Amino acid sequence: MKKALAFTSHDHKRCRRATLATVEKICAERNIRLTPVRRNTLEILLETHTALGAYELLEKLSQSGFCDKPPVVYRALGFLMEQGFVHKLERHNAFVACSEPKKCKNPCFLICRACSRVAEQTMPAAHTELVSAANQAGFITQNSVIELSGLCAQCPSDS
Amino acid sequence: MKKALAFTSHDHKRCRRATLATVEKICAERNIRLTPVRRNTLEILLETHTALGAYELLEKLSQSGFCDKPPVVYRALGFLMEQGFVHKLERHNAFVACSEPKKCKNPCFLICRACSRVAEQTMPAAHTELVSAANQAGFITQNSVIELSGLCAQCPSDS
DNA sequence: GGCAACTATGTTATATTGTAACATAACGAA
DNA sequence: TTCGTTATGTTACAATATAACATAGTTGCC
Repeated sequence: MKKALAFTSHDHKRCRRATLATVEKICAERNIRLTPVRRNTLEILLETHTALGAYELLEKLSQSGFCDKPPVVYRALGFLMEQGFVHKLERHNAFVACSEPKKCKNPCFLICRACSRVAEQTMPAAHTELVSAANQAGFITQNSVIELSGLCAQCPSDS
Repeated sequence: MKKALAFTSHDHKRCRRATLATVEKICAERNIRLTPVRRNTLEILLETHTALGAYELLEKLSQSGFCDKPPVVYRALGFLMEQGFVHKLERHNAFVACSEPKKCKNPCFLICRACSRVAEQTMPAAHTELVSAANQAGFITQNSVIELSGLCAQCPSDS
């Protein structure tokens, strides 16, 4: 498993642009509309590899001239989540841009308590292990929430 | 992995009593107090292998004569969670009694969409796999939220 | 272009979930 | 028994999320 992108220094402007381009391509393919609010919401989330609360997002959106009412942001988030462009961290009631739209499958989230950065990792082996263990207990898994909290490599272990 | 208790028919009265007895024993050992609200909260959650929202719980508590105010239930839940007697399902903002207080470690939750029952399983192999995969990505896991949604063995797969 | 159907956004209001802060009461050790 | 600690009652409010309906924009069809 290579180091998580979110936790390593990288050309983030490029990273953002690339993700946005992928999303645009997918929207074209699916014949769905990345309208201004939706696009702006995604762009805000793409600014950093951290998660934002809906109301933080809403404030930033209103600074960009959009209507400052909860349904605005929740609708945009609804769309983006439905399409898999954004994920919700259930533990934190916060939203994070998908770092690999298109490839993203059964994502696990690694959430650094010190720097708040969130890495999205697909861990196929672990996921399979989990699902098959559940299956042996007589359970058919349809959906998984996997959120690990801890410390990323860049944060000192006493923080 | 044997079938999850919550999903199989069993002597539930006995199951409840046993869990409560274990909790009482642990409280004695730890020298902490299972006061009436706390005990009642736990008993309500032990009635079924399902999760309840804080306000549902609060209503039941008030039916038992406790003060009908949010802090009452949140404080009881806070205590019970701190001690590991109750867990929160983050995905559902709901609370479920721990089915194996004492043995409980890194629990995963299997949540049936059809019947709402919740099984708590420790899946050591899967958990280790997950933590070590995260570790290879440069991440030190301190805490995990693992919640699988799907169908239990007793519920028809078209439900 | 004009119209109908559909999709998206604006807006008001309210539901749901969770805490802060301080007053009162119960408990437990000296 | 009295003092410090722990727990509960109570008021008020913060944070998160949705319902419902009005308005506007977009698309396809004629």
